[in-house]
Amino acid sequence: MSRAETPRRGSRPGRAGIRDVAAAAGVSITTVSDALNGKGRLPDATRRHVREVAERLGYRPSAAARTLRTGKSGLIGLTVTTYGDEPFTFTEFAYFAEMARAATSAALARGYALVILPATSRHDVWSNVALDGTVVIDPSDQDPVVSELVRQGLPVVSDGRPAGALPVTAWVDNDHDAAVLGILDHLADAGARRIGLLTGTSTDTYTHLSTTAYLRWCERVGQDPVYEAYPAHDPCAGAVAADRLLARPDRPDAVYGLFDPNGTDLLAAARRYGLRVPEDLLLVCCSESTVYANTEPPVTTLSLKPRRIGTAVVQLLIDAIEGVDSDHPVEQVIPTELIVRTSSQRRPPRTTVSPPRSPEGA
Amino acid sequence: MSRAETPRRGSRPGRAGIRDVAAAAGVSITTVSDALNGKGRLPDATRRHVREVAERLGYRPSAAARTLRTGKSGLIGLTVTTYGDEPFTFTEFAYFAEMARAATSAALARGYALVILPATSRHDVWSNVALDGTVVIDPSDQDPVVSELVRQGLPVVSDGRPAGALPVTAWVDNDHDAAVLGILDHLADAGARRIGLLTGTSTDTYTHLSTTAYLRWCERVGQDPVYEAYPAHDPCAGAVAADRLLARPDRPDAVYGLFDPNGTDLLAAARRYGLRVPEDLLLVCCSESTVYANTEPPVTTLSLKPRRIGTAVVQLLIDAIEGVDSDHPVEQVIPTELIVRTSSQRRPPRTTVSPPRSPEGA
DNA sequence: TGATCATGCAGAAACGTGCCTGCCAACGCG
DNA sequence: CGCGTTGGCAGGCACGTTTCTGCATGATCA
Repeated sequence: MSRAETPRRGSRPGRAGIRDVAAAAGVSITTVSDALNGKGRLPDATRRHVREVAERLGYRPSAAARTLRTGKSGLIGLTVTTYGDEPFTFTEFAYFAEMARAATSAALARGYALVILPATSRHDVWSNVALDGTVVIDPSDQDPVVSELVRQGLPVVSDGRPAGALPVTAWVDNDHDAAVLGILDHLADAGARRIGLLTGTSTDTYTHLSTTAYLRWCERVGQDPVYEAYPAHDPCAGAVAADRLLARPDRPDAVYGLFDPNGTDLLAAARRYGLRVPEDLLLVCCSESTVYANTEPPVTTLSLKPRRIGTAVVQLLIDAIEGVDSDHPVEQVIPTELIVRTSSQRRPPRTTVSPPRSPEGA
Repeated sequence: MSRAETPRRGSRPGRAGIRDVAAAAGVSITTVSDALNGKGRLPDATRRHVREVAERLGYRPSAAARTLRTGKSGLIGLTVTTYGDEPFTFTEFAYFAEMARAATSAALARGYALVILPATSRHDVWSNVALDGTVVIDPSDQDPVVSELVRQGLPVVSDGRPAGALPVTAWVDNDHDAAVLGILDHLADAGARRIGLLTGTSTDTYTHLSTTAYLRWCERVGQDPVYEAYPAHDPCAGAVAADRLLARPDRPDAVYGLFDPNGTDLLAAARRYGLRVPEDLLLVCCSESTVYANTEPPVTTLSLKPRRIGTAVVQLLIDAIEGVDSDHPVEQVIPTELIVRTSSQRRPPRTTVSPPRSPEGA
């Protein structure tokens, strides 16, 4: 009874709790909670009064307490693959940045926030953050993090179709097979006789699917495969591999590069060997960067539409979190977009004067 | 008494609580907590036993409960400026990506995780996540988010020196003034007679400091300022502004561009006007992108060292969170680095054959 | 007029930890 | 033998919410 008016012994001066609001407003804790959360049955007068008092005291509900009580934190993990001690690799740079940007937007629009977490992390970081679900980018075959998450009953949505029997809740991916075939046909239409590939040595599904699609296409049209593979996480190795590809005796007259920097690397290598693009060498690379609109010459790129992927992944995840019987399928395939520029057209409309920058993207 | 063996009525099957561990190990909750956290005075046998049981049950402590109890969440906010409804702008792309990458690494190394939050957000997202502190990028003059955070007693460290009397805990920044003066001197040394500036219309400190440094330099050497300003968040406006700058009657013979895409934009504009780089036009731009090593010609860039900034910001913030009487100053100035390439050298070593890619960065 | 019911609110039990307090046994020592 | 001391553990409160339950009060109705 004597404690009724004591000003909360342990309370820091800066933070007002729900009790302080209740006391100041002359109501109970329940009433404050109901008034602020729009629940219960209260007359508008009480609701307004409580809101005013809360505002005056600068009351902010404790996220930790709310999370503990409700079981929902409003946090979504974004798992990025790591090479060495740095999170996310160089080659996925623009892709990842765009994808993360879209995912952040989509999450915020639905009241969630994104937490960046590395795939290969010590347990203490993972267990220190309360997640409602997780987005994983390109999970490996038997990803232990994914297994652990689903064991805890958390929904997991992956960017990139899961390899093996990885039990993800849903996934989003491009149709890499169709994309590669489309590019190879495009180059063949432009007059390519021997198409080379610049690919990676890692075992992720993107690299794997793209490479096998290339090999199948070669077999179908009866061309000997001409490709160089390099560790895609090493920025310098790409330049070396591009050089090697153009130094081969069976030099290709067209090249598709799977990774973002391949375009500039191949352009530089072509200059070293005196090859004109597109006259002597047709060029396409997979990139989200806008610099290829202004290179000399502009380079045809394949966009994987990372913004659409980031948005879709987050929507699927939040649907799963909130138990929405999603009308989206649990497997979503996002179409790619081939942005055709001078580097892959034998007869470009104009060779010296490039047209004013076009407003691409969406 | 009869409840002693009941398997926790409300417990979901997938999650074991500390009570379950205590019951399975035949000890009390306190003993489990102490054993797992290395506190209290327990014989090693008990400690090992508890750890084994916890491992067997797959016990993961509830982050929410721990946060509520300890008052520390292990989460750091990363506030990004927003233009429109998308977080972080195009122009800061590579800079932000690098900086965020380094910040993520530094935070994880000390057991913290990063939460991406937009500066202009509805309150509900901010109050739904328990933060131990926040990193803000380029806060505006009277940033309401920063004020609110410091009012709650949370440490705030800013990337970019705070404008006005913004009460941040610490800040990290480059010496933009010295950087701009260094570039202008570098261009003048290379033979530039009239140096132009491509700048922005926004009021952040980076744009402001750089522009005033340019104007002061012009006044000192007696050159009329020649500059174009454009809204830096619009990727197309940069190309237009670059074109305008080279179309002026008092066309500059050297240009410094403050933003990342300015290099390619200026190269494209120079080609349109038949200007050779560096013979007719010297070029420098501020960028973290590696594409400028392989453009034709390679472009001299100013690096703001975002990785060092991201690391420093997080270190300062965590020091403040953990109450370390930091031996770092609360204001840290990171040196910039001018990466000199062909575009700013009148007599380049070789004009047609570019040297093999150098392993820059670090 | 007494029974029924909607309305407006308060009490109190969780949520799962961390940690302060305290009990019991064993031990050393004068 | 009595007493302080230390090791080994258990009880229980508190963190700040949400929410279930329930008690009044006035209005409605047979």
